[in-house]
Amino acid sequence: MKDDSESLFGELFDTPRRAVVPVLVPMPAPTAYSYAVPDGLTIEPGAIVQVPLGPRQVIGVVWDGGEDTSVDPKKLREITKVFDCPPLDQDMRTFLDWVAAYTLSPPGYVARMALRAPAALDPDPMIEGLRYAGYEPERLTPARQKVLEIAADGLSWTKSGLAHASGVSTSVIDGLVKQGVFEQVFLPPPPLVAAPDPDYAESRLAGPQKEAAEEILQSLSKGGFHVSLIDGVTGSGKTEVYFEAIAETLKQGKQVLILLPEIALTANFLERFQDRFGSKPGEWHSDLATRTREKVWRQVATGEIRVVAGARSALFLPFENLGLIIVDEEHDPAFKQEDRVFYNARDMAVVRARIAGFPVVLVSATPSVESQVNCIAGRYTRIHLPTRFADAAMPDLHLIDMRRAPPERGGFLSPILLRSVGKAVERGEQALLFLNRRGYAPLTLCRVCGHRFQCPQCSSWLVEHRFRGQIQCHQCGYHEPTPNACPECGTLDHLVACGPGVERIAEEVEKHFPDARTLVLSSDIGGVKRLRLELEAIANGEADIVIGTQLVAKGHNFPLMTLVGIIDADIGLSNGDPRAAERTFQLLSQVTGRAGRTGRKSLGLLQTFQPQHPVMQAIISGDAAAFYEREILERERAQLPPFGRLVSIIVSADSRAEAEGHARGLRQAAPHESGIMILGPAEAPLALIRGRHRFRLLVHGRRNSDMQAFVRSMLERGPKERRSIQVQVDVDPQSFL
DNA sequence: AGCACGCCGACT
DNA sequence: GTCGGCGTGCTC
Repeated sequence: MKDDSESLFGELFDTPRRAVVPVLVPMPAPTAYSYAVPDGLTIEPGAIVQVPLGPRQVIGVVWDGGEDTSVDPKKLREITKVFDCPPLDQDMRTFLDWVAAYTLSPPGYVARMALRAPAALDPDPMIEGLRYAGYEPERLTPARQKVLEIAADGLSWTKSGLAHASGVSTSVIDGLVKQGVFEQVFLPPPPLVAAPDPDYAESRLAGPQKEAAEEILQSLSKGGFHVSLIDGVTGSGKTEVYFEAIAETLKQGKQVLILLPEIALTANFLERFQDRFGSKPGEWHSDLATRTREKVWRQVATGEIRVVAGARSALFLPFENLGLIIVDEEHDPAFKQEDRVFYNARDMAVVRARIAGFPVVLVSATPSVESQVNCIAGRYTRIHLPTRFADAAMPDLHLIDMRRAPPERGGFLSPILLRSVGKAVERGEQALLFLNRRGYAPLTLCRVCGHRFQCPQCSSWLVEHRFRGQIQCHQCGYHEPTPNACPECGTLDHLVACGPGVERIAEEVEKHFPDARTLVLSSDIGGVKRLRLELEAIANGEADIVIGTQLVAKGHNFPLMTLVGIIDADIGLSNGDPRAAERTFQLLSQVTGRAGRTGRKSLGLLQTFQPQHPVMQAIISGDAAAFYEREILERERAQLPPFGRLVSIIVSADSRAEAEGHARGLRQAAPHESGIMILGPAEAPLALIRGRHRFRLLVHGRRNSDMQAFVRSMLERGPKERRSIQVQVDVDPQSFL
């Protein structure tokens, strides 16, 4: 610490210049800020520091590069402190720089993602322990005798632990400490999770699984960067295969990261891991308790935690010696972050591995189109698992053409589907009816004047939720109690619900099967706890007919389910999203995969108005390869990813017309061949900013450098204009290697 | 991102 | 007379 007179002295006279280092601070500045290094301190790049920034103290990280001479030396402030934790290594810094450049995000924001556990930056306080020092006490009482017997092993004990084990009070120990019989030692805090044992359980792979595992192990043994894609249907043993890759990496003494979509980070997954490795992996996700989060961060940094299973943000943990990343459910859109720094953790995982020179394994039953393309192009190695484990057969899948087998008036379930549900229930088996639409009805209108209930904030339809007695906007969260009079013409009781949601399907099911036990699973009914209980009840056979939204598609297995009915398989095929077909294919594959894991004969029925649609044909034929091939050609024709690069810019605007004006401006500003397509507000993942809508403009071009230059020019407009346009960049990466 | 400063409308 | 809304600008 310098006192005032000394710094005054420093300004008046020409003292040796202080060392200055660049520091990334959690702020959207385009470059690092410069800070003075306090006298007598040496600071290396990667060091995590606390620095003054305006009126507050923030956490930053010392970056690479020389001194920035453009900054006025009088403005320089000193680093407040250096945290006692491992610095971010060169690979990590290269990675963070790369991500910032690629996603066009301020580097300080990207760095902040790696520093998400502030209090973890100082080491956990040591635990005080006692160790037998080898002396006899002056007077050996029976109580002291007992303590010495226990402590004679020379291991360290906590005071209370030793007292408890010896069956004496702590004051006995105090007496012994006073006499110097015990010496005080400081122990590091116990690890959060035990080290996984690669040989804990014998791998019990056979057939194609064994071959796949061997193929992966072979590429692992070659060392260096390499990407594999394990592609196999639900139940084909993908997890068991990549567990072998994890075991091998652990044997090499390196750490492993398993990335999972948040929703798949279940107790079930952790238990499977434990069955194989004898202990659970470290967990990392958004609702980790602060304290736990800090411990995990630190123990990952020091290398104590060997395996982390985490959501996308785990990719930015500062591993001490990372040697493998697994990305399970590789296709899942949850890997894409769409605020602040826009990134896809799957792609950035590949980048991190390339920089540090280790392998990545992508895993999915329904790989993303871009990963398929990367396999075809030879950048990734595809490992295909064609069959299910053991005797679990795939369900028999059929389309129900709704034009030929329409439901009865006022209903939504085809007689064919109803008959099958009836049979399943009679046999004492379970049926799952899937409809990806929450609530009772997606649209309500007045039969008298035709008024449609619309969200006053964002103009999408208000969805009726009978269970809650509300009409809700699924876009911005607006809701009001369900009215019984039309706000337009005032007529009472002439409001009519249009179209089905899961609640309405439940109503129809209960009418047809009054004696069956029916259960609705929807994300808006009850919390996580209730959901977990309900899933357990279903697994125990406590329901006959389950009606669910998207959340039944993920992760959970229903061993008694022998019938899956999909109510409106066409939902999502025509919403303007360039990934509509891909997403629908993935969703339908997942849902139909919920059936038929028991070895019993099982059935999947898909109600559709477009039985000839390529997605429907691909689902029933099981010919995923043909579907992907077609999808790739379609995108090539539209110049969409994976062949071009897609950047979407979110603009705030009062109306679609204003958004179109911005789009015209962009089109003129774009110096290269590009297309601009407006999605929104109904389609964009929007939130309302002060009464303005957010529109997403999809801009696509073939050349990475053009896109980057274009987006930079957008971002470099003056602060005034930037505020009115509110540009946010969303990079959907393709040729990122 | 935070945070302060500064400028105009409704209130103890 | 002040409190507090948010528009604007700055942080090494």
